[in-house]
Amino acid sequence: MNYELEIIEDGIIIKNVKDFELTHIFECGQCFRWLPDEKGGYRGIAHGRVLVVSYDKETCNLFLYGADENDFNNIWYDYFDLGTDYGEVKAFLSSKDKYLRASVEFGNGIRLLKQEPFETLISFIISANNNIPRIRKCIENLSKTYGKPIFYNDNIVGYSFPEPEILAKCTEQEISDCCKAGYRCKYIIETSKLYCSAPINVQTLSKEDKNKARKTLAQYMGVGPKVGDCILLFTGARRDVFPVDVWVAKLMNGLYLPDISDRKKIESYASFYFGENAGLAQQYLFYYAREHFDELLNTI
DNA sequence: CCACAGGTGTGTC
DNA sequence: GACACACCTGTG
Repeated sequence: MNYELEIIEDGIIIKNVKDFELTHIFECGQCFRWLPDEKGGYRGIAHGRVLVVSYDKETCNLFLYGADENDFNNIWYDYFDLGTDYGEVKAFLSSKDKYLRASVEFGNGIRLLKQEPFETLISFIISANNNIPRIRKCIENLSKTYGKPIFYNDNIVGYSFPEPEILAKCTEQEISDCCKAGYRCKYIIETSKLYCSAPINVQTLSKEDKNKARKTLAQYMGVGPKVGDCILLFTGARRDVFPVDVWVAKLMNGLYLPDISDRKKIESYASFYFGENAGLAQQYLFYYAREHFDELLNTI
């Protein structure tokens, strides 16, 4: 897709961006380093940069503060998945059933971010059996201690996510002291070590057999079926996966599979039923369920 | 004090 | 393979 750009003093405007809503994108659970700022936008860190994003619903203008045209072309276009026609995907999913229709309507501005592999890997290892505020804290702590400072006008405005080589050299105690990720600290180090010799190749994961891709990711300590599918989905490697956590299992029980609690069976049913867009279906359903579980179950 | 949070590793059968 | 069971840590 081609977008008209306008360069402004402190950033760039992308014109006519459809199917885009900040809260839907940043609160649907796919990312941990984006927070609302004072002016109604969102501020986040990715690719070693601090970016402030705002969006005008009336004009469909997307504002990226702290980005230039090069960054847009090389980074943010892909990061915000601006090449995908969400109108098309949403029409397909809405036609499936009333639950998807309601969920797509509720989270109509969701976009799947294509996030950096190593950060996504470590972040979702931390997410296991954990709660969101603490996950965010762990990631921030890790970045503050082992990431690089990001400067704006000689002031430090944030810290990049650490490089695998740095984390691989840390002791468990060092990670534990700053990150407070508990027993997951060991996983962080082991996974970082392996990542240095065997990094994630998104291209490869996207092309090979789904189960082979899962097997590759499961080699990293702390990565099981759910975290593995999150990595496939949130790095943009593939969208035909359906990460099943407690919430998704609950909602699938309530809506589609009343008698099945086995997560593997839920996943295989969903990826069959939703096909190549199973991952997006999961996001719409998950977001609706997280915000209004009972309403989703009572959808007429 | 105890349950719980976006599961996973490990040890059994 | 299918199953319990423990597990850091902050919060209610």
